[in-house]
Amino acid sequence: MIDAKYNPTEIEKKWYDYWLEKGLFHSEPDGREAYTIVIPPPNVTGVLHMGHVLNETIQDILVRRARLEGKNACWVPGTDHASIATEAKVIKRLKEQGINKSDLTREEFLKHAWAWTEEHGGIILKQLRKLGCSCDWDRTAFTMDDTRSKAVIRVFCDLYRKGLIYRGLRMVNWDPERQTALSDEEVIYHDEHSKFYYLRYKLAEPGVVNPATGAEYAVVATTRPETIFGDIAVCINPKEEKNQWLRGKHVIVPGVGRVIPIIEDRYVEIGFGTGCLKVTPAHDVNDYALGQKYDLRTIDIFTPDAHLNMDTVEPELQPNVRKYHGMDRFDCRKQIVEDLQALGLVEKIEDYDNKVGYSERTNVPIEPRLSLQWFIRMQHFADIALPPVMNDDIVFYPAKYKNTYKNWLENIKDWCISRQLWWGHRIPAYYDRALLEQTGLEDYPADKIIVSETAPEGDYVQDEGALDTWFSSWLWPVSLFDGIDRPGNSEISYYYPTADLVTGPDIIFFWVARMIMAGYEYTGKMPFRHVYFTGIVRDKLGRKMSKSLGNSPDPLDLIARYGADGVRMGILLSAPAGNDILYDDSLCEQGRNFCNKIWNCFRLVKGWEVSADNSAPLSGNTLAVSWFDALLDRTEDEVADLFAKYRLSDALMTIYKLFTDEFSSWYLEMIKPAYGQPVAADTFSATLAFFERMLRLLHPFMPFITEELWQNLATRREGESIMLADKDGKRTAKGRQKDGNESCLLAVDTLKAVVSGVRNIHASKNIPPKEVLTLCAAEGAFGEPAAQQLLVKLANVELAGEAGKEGNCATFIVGTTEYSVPLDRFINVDEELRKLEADLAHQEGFLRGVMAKLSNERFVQNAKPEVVELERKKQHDAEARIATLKENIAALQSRKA
RNA sequence: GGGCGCUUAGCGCAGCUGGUUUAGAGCAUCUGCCCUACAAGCAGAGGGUCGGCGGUUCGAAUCCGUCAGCGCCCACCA
Repeated sequence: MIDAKYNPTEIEKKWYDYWLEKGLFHSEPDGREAYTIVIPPPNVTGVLHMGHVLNETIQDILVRRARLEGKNACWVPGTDHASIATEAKVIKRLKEQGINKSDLTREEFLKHAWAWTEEHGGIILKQLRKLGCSCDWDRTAFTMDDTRSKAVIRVFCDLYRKGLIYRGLRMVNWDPERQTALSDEEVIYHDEHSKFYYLRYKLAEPGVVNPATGAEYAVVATTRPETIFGDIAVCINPKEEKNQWLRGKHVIVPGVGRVIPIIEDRYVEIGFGTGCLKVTPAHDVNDYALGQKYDLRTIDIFTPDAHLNMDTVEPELQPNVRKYHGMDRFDCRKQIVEDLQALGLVEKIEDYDNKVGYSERTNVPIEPRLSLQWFIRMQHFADIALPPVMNDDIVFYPAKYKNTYKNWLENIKDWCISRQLWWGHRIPAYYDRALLEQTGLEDYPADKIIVSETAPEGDYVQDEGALDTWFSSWLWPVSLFDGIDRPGNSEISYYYPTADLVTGPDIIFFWVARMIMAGYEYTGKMPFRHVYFTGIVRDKLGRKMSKSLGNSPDPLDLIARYGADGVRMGILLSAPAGNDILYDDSLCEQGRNFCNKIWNCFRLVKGWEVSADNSAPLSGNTLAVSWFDALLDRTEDEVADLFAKYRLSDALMTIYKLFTDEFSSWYLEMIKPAYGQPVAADTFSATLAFFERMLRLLHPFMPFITEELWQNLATRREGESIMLADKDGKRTAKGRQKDGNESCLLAVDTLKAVVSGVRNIHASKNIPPKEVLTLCAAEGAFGEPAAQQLLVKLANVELAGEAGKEGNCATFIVGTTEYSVPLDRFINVDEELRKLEADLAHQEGFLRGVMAKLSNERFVQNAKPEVVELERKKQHDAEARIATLKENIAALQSRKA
């Protein structure tokens, strides 16, 4: 006896092991059409969260669907070394052991990092198996494994040779926590309530006063008073009237004593603040630009960890500035404001809202910092990556992200790819040791740098920097098939371009755009044909899931509670592409319930005794079978169409409704044999075939339960699986008989409406379900004998002609046909009249709407003929129904009298 | 400051190349049922003048304009 409830845990393990053991996920190039997905590699030390569940479920659905369609499906898994995040974790662990990173050599540190990677790496890939992901595990890759590393270094050298990579001293986003440069994309801006400090810069020239106020100082407004140590000028707009008196003068940096010139530039916005802008070229991007323009020197006042460094500030000016040495930038801000206030050099302090950039990884405010870094010239890449997306060679779902993409590419800036980290691909640039000692890094001549895949002979020093993680990620679809090192090899030629990329819109610039660039640069082809952008998983209150809020459920726990299939359905149900999904456990519950439903359908069908003789099935069964066959045809087409549009939630919902409503509630009830009776063999085998087709439809979404039931539906050979294509191609061989389909679909639609009408009477009159009612209608209203048979069975009625209408009747109309159920005992005439009158009012209102159109000459003239025709039909139908209703009302009223 | 998107039943959504019986499913809600597949279920019901206003049209949830609210992306106003 099969359990009344579906127990997923054991079944999931059983089939996943089976799939692995039979090598069913493994792909090798062959004659079939390839279908490839490369996984967005999760952080090697990461753990599965709800975002992954959404993402990986979608990919698995696409891969399994392709596999069922007979394509050679290959889903390549792997992990990302996540240089900054992983390095941070390793440093943290070392610290707990009492070891400072600075005490280690690069080699020692890397040993620890690899140990950590071995220890925690790949946990997430194991977790994906619990979800049912059908990755080709034999192909598991890592962004720092040999093949991928080689590709990265080769690409770096190649781009350097092409002049697309250069080294330069630039203002970059500096993360003081991790002490590394970041790319622009790694900076996240937050609105902040901060302060605007108005500082007094005394005039160096004696006797010069502000003609308007008589003050002997200029007022400069800043949000960052701690940077005054680096002030090198004050800039005014030459057109600003009120600051004319400052032209050509000099001011004294408050508390510092440095005398700096007033310079003039149109960059300063007239009317904003005081019109006086302090210029600190070492610590602000705009100031740096001004510094370049006017050839100002730079004074870097911060150490790499953003503490004050007074060694660079001329000590002879104000010996007391030494007290700020070593102070944290924010502590210093407080202190300097206090000190300046004491000196009477603060005019006022205002509240001010501005934006502050934070490091994406460490969540520490970014410090703009002048430093020597490696960059990629991006204009070339923007030029090759924009057209294919704009003209839909690569299709984005949803398409709105094309705009975002375009906007970014049209305003592209060079990509800072070097990081002051050890965990990652070391930059393959070498400096002659002797020369380097002479010149220092900054002044080392560019033409003496050797960029090479292998270390040059002689006494050379390798660049200390590592590459941005995304510099390896952008090669992923190519490097996974070794397409950088061995272009045109049999694998890359077969699997590339990949079919679909599934990822979040948050990494459209980090990753998607750059993969398109690298793809075209290194293969001449797109890396993928379609990009499916998922939404962000939020909790049901719309908050982003996060550890600190504690609103992120553990997917493994959910799988234990609802089953992997249940969780997959739950996460997918409300996840249309690009929309955020508001996750709630109840969604998984619905998934679990659906599994249970399928399970019980199976129990029912498998529990039937099959008629031994070849007795003909009941005519009702024959109708049921041809109806459901037609419905299944139609649904399969619909689902195919939805897949083509990447509307996976809708596809699943369509199958869900087919299974619960049409199959369980209608079809099975139609053919269900009476208690203790066998089912006809023909009907039974047709039903098993339907079951199989539905399991196949559903398999991409719910792989485990469908495999389990498919295996039990018939005797299967060892190694067979539902996940493989149906080699016999039953469905296509059978062909579609659309003509016959329409008529039986219509017949059953009517049947269902009549059954519902009767059930409605049963329910609304509180008639016990077992009571058999009499259903009266005009001749022909009950359809063919087959339909009548089903009507009797499903509605629990006996059929009678018009003549059967006796006494008070409950009535309903289907189409234009009236059906009556004589119900003297149960009828409340007044109530019935009210109901009929309400219906009449509704129909008359409807008719008025129709007539308004039809009596409008311009409608009849301008509208398409078929539209007019339809309105005429509406008119006739409504008139017929109104006539029927009026008759019934009159009859009831006369009875009442 | 630019750009994009959203606003349809209690909730999250579909419909939007204008016309398909005066707006659709799912979940939730309400009513009645433990009828030997399933109470993680069955049957039935209620619920929206499609954000406001204006326009185009014979006809608008669907096209245009405008206002309001929400969200996302980009941007060097200190």
